[in-house]
Amino acid sequence: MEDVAELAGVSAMTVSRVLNAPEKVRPETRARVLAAVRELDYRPNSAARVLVTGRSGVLGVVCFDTTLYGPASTLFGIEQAARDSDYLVSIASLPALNRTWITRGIDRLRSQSVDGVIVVAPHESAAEGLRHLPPGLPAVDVGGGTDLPVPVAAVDQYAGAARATRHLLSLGHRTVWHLSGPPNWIDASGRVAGWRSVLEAEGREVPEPLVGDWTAHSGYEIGKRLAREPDVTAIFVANDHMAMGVLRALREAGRRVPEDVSVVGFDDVPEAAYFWPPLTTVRQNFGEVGRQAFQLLLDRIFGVDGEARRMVEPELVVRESTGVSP
Amino acid sequence: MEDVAELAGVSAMTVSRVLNAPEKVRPETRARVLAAVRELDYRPNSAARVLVTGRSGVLGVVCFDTTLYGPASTLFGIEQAARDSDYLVSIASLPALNRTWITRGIDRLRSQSVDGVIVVAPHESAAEGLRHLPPGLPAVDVGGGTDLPVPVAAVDQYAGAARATRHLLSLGHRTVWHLSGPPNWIDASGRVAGWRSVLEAEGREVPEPLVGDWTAHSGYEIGKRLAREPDVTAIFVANDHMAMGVLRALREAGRRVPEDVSVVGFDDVPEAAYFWPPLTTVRQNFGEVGRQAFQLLLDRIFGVDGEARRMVEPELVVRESTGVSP
DNA sequence: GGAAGGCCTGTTAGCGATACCATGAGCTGG
DNA sequence: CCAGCTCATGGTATCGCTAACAGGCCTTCC
Repeated sequence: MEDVAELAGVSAMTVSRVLNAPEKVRPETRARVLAAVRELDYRPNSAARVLVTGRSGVLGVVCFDTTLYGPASTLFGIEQAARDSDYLVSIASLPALNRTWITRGIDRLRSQSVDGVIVVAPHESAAEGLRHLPPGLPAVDVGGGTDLPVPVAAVDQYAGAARATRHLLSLGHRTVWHLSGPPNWIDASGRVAGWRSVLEAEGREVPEPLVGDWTAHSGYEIGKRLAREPDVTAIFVANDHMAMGVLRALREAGRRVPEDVSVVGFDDVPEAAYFWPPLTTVRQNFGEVGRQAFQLLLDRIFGVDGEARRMVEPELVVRESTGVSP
Repeated sequence: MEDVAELAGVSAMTVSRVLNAPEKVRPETRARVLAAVRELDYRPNSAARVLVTGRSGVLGVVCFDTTLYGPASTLFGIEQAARDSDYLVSIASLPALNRTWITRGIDRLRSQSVDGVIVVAPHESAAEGLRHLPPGLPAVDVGGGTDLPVPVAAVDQYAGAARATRHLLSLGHRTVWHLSGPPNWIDASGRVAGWRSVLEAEGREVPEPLVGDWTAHSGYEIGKRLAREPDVTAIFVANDHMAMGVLRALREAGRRVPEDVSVVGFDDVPEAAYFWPPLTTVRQNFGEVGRQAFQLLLDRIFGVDGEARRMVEPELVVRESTGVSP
């Protein structure tokens, strides 16, 4: 920086100002400084800046498994929004979902002076971790449960599940079975609740939900059990991958979809339209959730007390697994 | 830090030593310092440390679309390896794959004083970007092409494609058609080359490869064309998602898999075993690639001149799409 | 018994930037 | 014509840490 200052015939202070508050420098001087900056390919040292300002321009994301479609897409949305605002994203993935690891992940990020943290771990343990947040650290939760001490951005799982369930009932089914995600996952319980509420409101029988682990494998195994029950004519599956396993199990058991059984998934992964049959599902705009989470965090960082909860509406996408289309 | 030193009755220098080179401090003193650290919940300021040491403990990953299964899994592998070595990972995703954006992504990371950079952009433009790397910045490429000026970790696409092709020929097919990924993608061209080499070595006709864009949609559209050709009895598809589209197109055209047409994919996404029929495919261990890339980077950071290329062997996974299993 | 050497700890300086206050030039208005 | 203001710039201290050297004490060995 000293060199740039010398080359431009000004002081280091002026160089700093050109870079941080250009309007406070005479245009002519500014131009000279910028020329020197380019000439020397000068790049400010962020560590020094952090040291004195306390701002790093980096935000941290704590997440569990970024190979899953949902988290990966959310992360991507966060990253895009961050890039547009000149923030950098550091990630801390967790080997397991519990309070200890979440706290450790946050600490790891904090030790790098991140300006804020977004927690993408839609799991009950995240709530515990967030309750014991270091004070003064701006944080936002994605997908989170109720009563969190931080702002939340999420897809309205409850509404999505309700929509899916109503759709199935509207096709004339007596009731709707549910294959849920693992307990303790916020998304999973939200979908169970939405599904149950519709059945209860309509006075239908509420079958005991079956529990999978989000994988196609678990969908297949549980699907085989469901396929044996002639009563089962409509299944709401908590994600598309499990739904894929269910579809295969039904087919192998000789039960036709949608003629004998209707199936609805959740997520709308890009491949869902190419399942066999194409899957009716609930589309979640993960990218939007990520962007909203970033906005919330930005508000917190700058001390704006905006809304504490941003809900993204899911959308029912009807395909052939719940009715024969042309 | 001053406070910790005072509480422990030592100088700041000793506190620093306890944290960075514990063996140079008498155990008794060390214990006193550590107690003080805990008592005050002291956390070293990484910015200050970076400023003086030049090491940040952060590595950067430049990537394109982290919602795709491959890049997401690789990133995950890198992150896990980094965590085990107490590194943090910052990501810079690119809005487009070309030299300008790659350079910009690297610059963005560099401005945060990352210790090194891993580029996960298996695209020709990455090569250009890597050739104009700022000198002195340790860098590693994932999946990269030939003649790169940096170490490379990758799955041996050529070998994988060759294996898939030989497998199809071994089933008695006259030749094998290929649905490739987008040109300019290194993975795509490696798979084309492996496929072509086997056909040529066996003296088979080499059909013009068809070009998709990795999506199930493109697989479906191109699959419809292939389904109309009675000649086509064996298809090697460059990834599993496109293969899914192909399977659906074949089925809709009344061509049975594997009785009429055999299909092989690439990747072995977790759902591949639940496609209809279950997909024979080439498993890539993305996580391992990520770990290897991290190791290579670590070597570069510490000036170890190890191997410049780490190849991970892919594995053919035979399922029903190329033969009826029980 | 005293010089040499090893171990542990402390002192000083500086990493590269910005916050804060000071300064001087130029303008305005009574 | 000068007080009093604004505007552009500069000087200095400081953020929290560690590299490099310095020094005190205790051992070791002739």
